[in-house]
Amino acid sequence: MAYRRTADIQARLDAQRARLLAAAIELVATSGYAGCSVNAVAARAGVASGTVYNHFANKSDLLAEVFRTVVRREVDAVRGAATSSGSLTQRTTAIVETFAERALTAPRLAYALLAEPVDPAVDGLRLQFRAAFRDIIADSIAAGVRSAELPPQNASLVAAALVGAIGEALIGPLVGQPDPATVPTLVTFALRSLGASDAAHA
Amino acid sequence: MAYRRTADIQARLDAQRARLLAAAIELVATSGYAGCSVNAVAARAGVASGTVYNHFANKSDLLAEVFRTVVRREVDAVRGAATSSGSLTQRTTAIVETFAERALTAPRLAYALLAEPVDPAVDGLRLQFRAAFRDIIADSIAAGVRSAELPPQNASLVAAALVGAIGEALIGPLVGQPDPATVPTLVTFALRSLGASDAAHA
DNA sequence: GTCTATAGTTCGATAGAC
DNA sequence: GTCTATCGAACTATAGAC
Repeated sequence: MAYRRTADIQARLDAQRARLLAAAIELVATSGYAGCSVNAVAARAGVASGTVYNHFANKSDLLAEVFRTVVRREVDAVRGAATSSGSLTQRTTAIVETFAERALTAPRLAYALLAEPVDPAVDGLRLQFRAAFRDIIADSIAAGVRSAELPPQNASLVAAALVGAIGEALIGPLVGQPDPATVPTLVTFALRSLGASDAAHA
Repeated sequence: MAYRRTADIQARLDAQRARLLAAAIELVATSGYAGCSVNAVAARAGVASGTVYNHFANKSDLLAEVFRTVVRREVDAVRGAATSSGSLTQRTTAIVETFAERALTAPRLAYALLAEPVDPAVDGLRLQFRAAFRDIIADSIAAGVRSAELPPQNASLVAAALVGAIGEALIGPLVGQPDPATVPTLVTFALRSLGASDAAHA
């Protein structure tokens, strides 16, 4: 064979793919999916539009990769908060604060992840990533039930409710001017909803 | 003018449009958006597929009309529950039960409304209809705060959280085998989350 | 209803790597 | 010399304006 994909070439290809992905993420974070045209991504990454198709099958595939990449960060951050040591109240507070503060710090991007209408192929990923958050929170709730910090409850169902609650509540603040008390309100909401004994004083 | 749209003709057109809409709703309720192809809708309504485009600009437009029609029923039902007389606890219980029981009675349709990936044009309607539910619930919460049944809180933000919570929590039960305690669990969740004084005993 | 603009995708030509 | 990544213009489809 006359041409073989050497390690050097592969590294260059990988780097280019990463540049395209980073460019797409920046565009979504700035102006949502509407600003993330194939041409704009290519231009920002410094390549021709056709080159995008050497790395991604089509635009949906590119957007899906953007989505997965960004969501993975968020899931990891929330997992870190959920597995920190401390009481159920401390863990829950950390989870909600982590999720909400990160979203409010990058509101345009968070809106794209949580709610912005998008290609069904990408929309389907929302279901998966919400399930990931749910499972993390369900573990924390189950631990709280075992330690009697919480009354018995269906941890998975309640965790799904919490994920939906935080996500939906943030949509308004993400698109408009957020009430400065948004995060504390959500923490209180979460603690109360679980039946944590000290929720009323939060 | 050689052709005038008489009242008779108009009535026939309206009836045909209604039949198409009903057919589309039945198909979505049975097999989701995937089963709601233009051909299937036309066949079920007993017309040629081209006729569909006499009444709807395109498939997105048809689906949007399906969505609006079905959601309007649900919003009306929840509004009825929210404006019934009674305590904050009774109202909240009625709201959650109405929403959840109706969803669990027609699970495939509810899943299509709440979560199924779909054309962005239709997806955008989800934002609108969740805002409608939010406003209804926010009114109920605000009344509860005024009557001191609830502690002071941002009614709109908390209402959005509740809408998200119930919607997201239902997705699992809608696609799988629901825990029989799903609805009571969600009622308890809702009452606790608002800080209702008797939530712990629910 | 037609026309125009825009955006996703394709494809032949080119240049550079093996 | 052969192969492949890249380019960028052309194609196609769709949406919005007049």
